[in-house]
Amino acid sequence: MLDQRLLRDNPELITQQLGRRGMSLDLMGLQLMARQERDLEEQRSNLQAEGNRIGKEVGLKIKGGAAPNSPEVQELRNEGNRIKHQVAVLEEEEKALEAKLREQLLTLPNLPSPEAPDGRSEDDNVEIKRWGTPRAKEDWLEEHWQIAERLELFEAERSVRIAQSRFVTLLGQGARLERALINFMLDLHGGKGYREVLPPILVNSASLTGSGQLPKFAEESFRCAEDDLWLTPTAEVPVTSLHRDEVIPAEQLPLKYVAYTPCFRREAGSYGRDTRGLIRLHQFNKVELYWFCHPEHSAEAHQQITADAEAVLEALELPYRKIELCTGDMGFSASRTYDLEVWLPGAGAYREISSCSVCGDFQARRSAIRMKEGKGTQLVHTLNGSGLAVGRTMAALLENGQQVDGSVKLPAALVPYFGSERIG
RNA sequence: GGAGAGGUGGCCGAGUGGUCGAAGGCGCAGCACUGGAAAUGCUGUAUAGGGGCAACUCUAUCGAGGGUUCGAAUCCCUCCCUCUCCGCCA
Repeated sequence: MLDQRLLRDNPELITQQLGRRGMSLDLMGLQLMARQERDLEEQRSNLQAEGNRIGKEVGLKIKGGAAPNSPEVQELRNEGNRIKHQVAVLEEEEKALEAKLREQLLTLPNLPSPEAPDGRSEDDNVEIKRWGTPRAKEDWLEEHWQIAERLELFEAERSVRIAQSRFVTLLGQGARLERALINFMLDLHGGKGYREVLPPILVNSASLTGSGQLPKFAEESFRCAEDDLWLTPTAEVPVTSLHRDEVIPAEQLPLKYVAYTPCFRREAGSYGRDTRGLIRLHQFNKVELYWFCHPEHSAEAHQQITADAEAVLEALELPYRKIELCTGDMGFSASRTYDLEVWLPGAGAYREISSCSVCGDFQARRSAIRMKEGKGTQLVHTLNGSGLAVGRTMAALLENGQQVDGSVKLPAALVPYFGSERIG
């Protein structure tokens, strides 16, 4: 959420910065609302101060011997009642205005960082670097779902029977590889100071609002009809809420978490895209990195969290490229984002496998996560990065490791986890 | 799901209508004492919003919301949560 003070004092800045995302906004109405709200608050609290003064005076008079129903006390009571009614009116107005304002503010995305490159769509994203040598295209190379079907690593058709399309059942060595990857990633990050966390994957509306998924993207998540609970679309949601409404001592920062969770997404509007295989599913596994950090250190933290995600790809010997998202392609809560795209030789393309964002104080304000340093508090900064999407990592391993004999060779780092250097 | 108990500041805990944002203790910070430390003493130590260059000041908050009252942590109503026992259960 954006700062209300910024809205009151400098809405032009917001309009201009959100313009970089391709939005054109007129915030004059909202600014007026925010100013009215503050005026109401001032009037109301002045009245309340007067009411408090009268209340004390009545108490003193009665204690001093005045009869509770004497004219002078009665007059004060009447005055007190008058004020009470005025306050009630103002308060109602103020609350309504505040709710309306908040509702509107919650739908505005984060301001992009000044560093983020301007652009309208993914075509304007900026490639930062490439790592590894992409395997050359050869005719016999298969796509990951072809390999997985041939080696019976997953079951697509029968998963429709269990759930519906875009669900997959991993079997045998496929299931084992998924598990090996999760453990490998958790261990790798755990060894670098990340604290492992296994959170609830049903989350309430407040949690989804706190990280930015609600109210605007309700149609992207699965909801449990009878409860105020949703299936989490990413571990970012429960981990943000792990510290919701908290004040964290500055010396404890940064707090670095690594969380493995299944993730659930409706993938509304992606009909027909990536319908085969492990790329786009309603349920997938992800190992997520998450930082709560001091606002002054978030820029370097962003470099670090991205490097930590890259380290997984490098350990798995998977060629990738790092791109920076332009303002038009960035997510709702992000102020700056690097995507990591892994090379899929079967498909002959780079595909997103990690997204590493710094959100500034955007989520912290929604979730009321502050830090205390000396006197007073300030909002922390939050960062998140996939480290990595597990299903897509499996797809990449299958395509990059496929051999002429039909088997798949796994990178050395994974052998202790998988128990074999080869599938098939 | 049924029955009971309870929710007060970072923690413990007092407070049943008035000057209570709240005794006392613990913890923490500063100062004094000390060669240094411990012990001791003094001082300070919640959050949010508004005003002020600042010192400071106003408002709200004792689980949440509503009500009674000139005045509510305290009385009334509703809800939420936690704990214990029973039931169910991996």
